[in-house]
Amino acid sequence: MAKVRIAETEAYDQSDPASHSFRGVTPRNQVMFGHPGHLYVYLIYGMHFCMNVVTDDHGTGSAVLLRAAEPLVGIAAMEANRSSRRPVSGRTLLSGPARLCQALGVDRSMDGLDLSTSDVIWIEQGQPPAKIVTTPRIGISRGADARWRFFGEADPWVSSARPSVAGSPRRRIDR
DNA sequence: CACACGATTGTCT
DNA sequence: GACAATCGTGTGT
Repeated sequence: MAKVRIAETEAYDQSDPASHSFRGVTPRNQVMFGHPGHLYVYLIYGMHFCMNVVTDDHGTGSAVLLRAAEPLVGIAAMEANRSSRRPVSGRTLLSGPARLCQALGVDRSMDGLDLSTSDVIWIEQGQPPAKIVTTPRIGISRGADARWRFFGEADPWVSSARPSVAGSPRRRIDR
C-alpha cells in the first residue's frame, strides 16, 4: 500500500486549446466528458502515462492533471516501480506526472476508474497549503499563458520546469 | 490509409 | 543545454 500527498496540479477544461477535450469527445478522452471523480489516464510520447481527475459535470470535458506528490507510505515499493534502469529515490521519485504514474503503477487500464468507489486508488481530504501559487502550465504550446498550474508555496516536492521547452526562448515559469 | 505530434523523462555533453 | 526514446491518437487525404 502506498500513500502520497498531492503537491502540484494543472487544470484543463473544454474551452482550453491545451486540453484534450478542446475538440470534443474522442475514444481517448471520453472519460473527461463522463462523471467527476473518475480517473482519466492517457499515454504521452509513446511511453509515459499521465493521470487526471475528472472535475466538471457529465457532458463537459475537463480534468485536473496530477503532476507531483510527496511520498508518505510505501516508499520502497514506489522506488522499485521507478527504478527499472537506475535506482531512483528522493526528490525525483514523484516529481512529474509520468513519474507519479510509474511509481503508483497507474496505466491506461485504470482509465475511467471511479475514485469514489475504487479500492485500488482513491483520494482523501488533506490539509491544504497555507498559500497556493499559480503559474503557467508545463510542456504545452497552446493556451500557454493561462496560469492554471497550482502548488503550495515553497513546497519542495513540486516538479520543476525545464529550461527551454517547445516554443519561445527561455522563460522562467517554474515558480 | 498515411503522417505529424505530444499535458515527458533519462542520459549525455 | 541538447537529444533520443517510442507509439497511440487525431486529422487530413
